[in-house]
Amino acid sequence: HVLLIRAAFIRKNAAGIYSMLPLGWRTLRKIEAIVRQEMDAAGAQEVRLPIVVPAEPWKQTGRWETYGDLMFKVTDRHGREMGLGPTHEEVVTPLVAQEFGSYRDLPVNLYQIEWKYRDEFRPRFGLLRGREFLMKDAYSFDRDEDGMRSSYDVMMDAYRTIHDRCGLDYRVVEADPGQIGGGVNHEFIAVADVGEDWFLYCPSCDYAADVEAAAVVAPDAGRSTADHEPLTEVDTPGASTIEAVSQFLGRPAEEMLKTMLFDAGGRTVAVLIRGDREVNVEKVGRALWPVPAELMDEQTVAKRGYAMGFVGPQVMGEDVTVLADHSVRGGSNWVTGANRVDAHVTGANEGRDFRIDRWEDLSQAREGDPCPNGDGTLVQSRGIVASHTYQLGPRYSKALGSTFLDEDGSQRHYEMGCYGIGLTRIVAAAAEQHHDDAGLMWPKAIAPYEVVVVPTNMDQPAVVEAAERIYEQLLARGCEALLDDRDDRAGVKLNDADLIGAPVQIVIGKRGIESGQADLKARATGERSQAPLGDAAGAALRLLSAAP
RNA sequence: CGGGACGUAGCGCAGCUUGGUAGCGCGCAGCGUUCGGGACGCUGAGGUCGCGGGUUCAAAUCCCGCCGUCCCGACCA
Repeated sequence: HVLLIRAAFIRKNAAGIYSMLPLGWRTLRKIEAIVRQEMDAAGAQEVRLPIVVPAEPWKQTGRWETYGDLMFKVTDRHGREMGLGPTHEEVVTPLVAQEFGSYRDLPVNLYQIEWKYRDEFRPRFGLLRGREFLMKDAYSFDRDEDGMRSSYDVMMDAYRTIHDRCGLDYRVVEADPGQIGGGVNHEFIAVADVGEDWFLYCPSCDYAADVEAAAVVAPDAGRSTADHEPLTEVDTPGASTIEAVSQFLGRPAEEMLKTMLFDAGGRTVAVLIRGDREVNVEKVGRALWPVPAELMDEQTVAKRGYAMGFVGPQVMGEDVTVLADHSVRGGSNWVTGANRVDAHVTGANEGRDFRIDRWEDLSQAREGDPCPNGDGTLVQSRGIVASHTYQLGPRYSKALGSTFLDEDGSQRHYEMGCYGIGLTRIVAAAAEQHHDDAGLMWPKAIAPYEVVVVPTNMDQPAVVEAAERIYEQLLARGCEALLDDRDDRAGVKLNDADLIGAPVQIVIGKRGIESGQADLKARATGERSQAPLGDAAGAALRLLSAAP
């Protein structure tokens, strides 16, 4: 981000809102061209949907509320509510229903490359999380689930090609569907230490998943014993956290049973998990779907008659649903809350002291967990989510009442998929992955210029003429070249060439004119070479084709 | 939304404690020297001190309000 500003690719206008300067715009346009080519090749058709959209369809799908303040909302002069599009399921679905009303028209895949607006509560790191960002969004419409899955696979292939062509080091991970909803979905995460998203991957197979979505299979079975101790209450003054109780009683966190209370549409849900584990609230939400689940705050806990920090499962009546994470399986003689402030119990046992209604995977995955696919051990890494694909099914077509006429004369809801690529994020991710202390090192496919020609002695006509000649030769051969004809001294221009990061530099100076040689440098490797002035353009192009 | 900090020239900052004629570096313009890895000298231009109100003979400085920006947090019983 710092380099993108220093190298004059972008300038900030407001929090999370940026102007694209000539260099940044060129890079963005090149990414756009790659995306457009691959989408077209995959059979998608480009459209342009409005940015300013009426509120009604958003209210129909419920997202006017669930998106909440994340959506920029405006009111027009007639008092009509509008929004700035953060994504376009609500716009494209009714449009498709209008235009493609027959099963004979399907499948259809429409995409656009357009600016998106999300009023992020905390914009960060420049282009990484902006409030205005360029996104390619595609929407597939199929007759049935098989069709949707095959449209999805076509998009996944196109996405791999796009991310490869942009020179990103990335992983395809199973992800959490978040606000958009739906089932199967994948993120394309560019590996980067500054990334906001953590993911886990298996070194011995191709499993990779977002930390929020990663499955946790049978995390260490716990310690089972047939020898059930009596249920005994002990005072634990002030010890309301697992850590504090563990310390107070001198028992490891693995022997604690953590009980968390959720509200699911008015009903109390108790979630049990082993003390050394964290609950993944997204998983709880999925387990209780479609009832919306929310972690109770302290007031709600108190209102329902429990003591925050000292909750145990012993007193849960029939009106409470008790979910248990697999980490609780096989455990016995638990230490858990006594349902009284400043007290816990020891020797709590399933069956005798409490019941469990359902077993679920509710645990937050972490490094060191076993791979769900085999015998590997998961490793954690972080990155930037460049793209996200979803199999939506009929979720939006149902909410919006969008149907087509099937062969048998019935009205059916479209099986949808949606596919997003953050183009501005790809700029940020590529800059993050390809730079050194001196500046940026763009992969040639998305570099603002492929070759920079630097005459170092602007007071020498022979130098300037040679540089211009080589520059013209490059242009004539279809190369995107930049001539640095500023009157600045050599050091400034060479450093700037490094900073903006074109893959190949040609340096022409007084000494070179005398010896008939041009100096070339490959930015990524730093490798320098020489070529006769007459062949400098050709040599640069050969260097370029060898560059990453 | 909660906590913290900041807002003075295009950029980065000092000055504010203890009120009294607006300062530094970089950049910019002119002249000269220098010039193949961020040169140097001299001269010069450039500021409603975020906005509004208050205290005072006098406010960048003290007080109140607002706006903007950045950082941390916003799920762990």
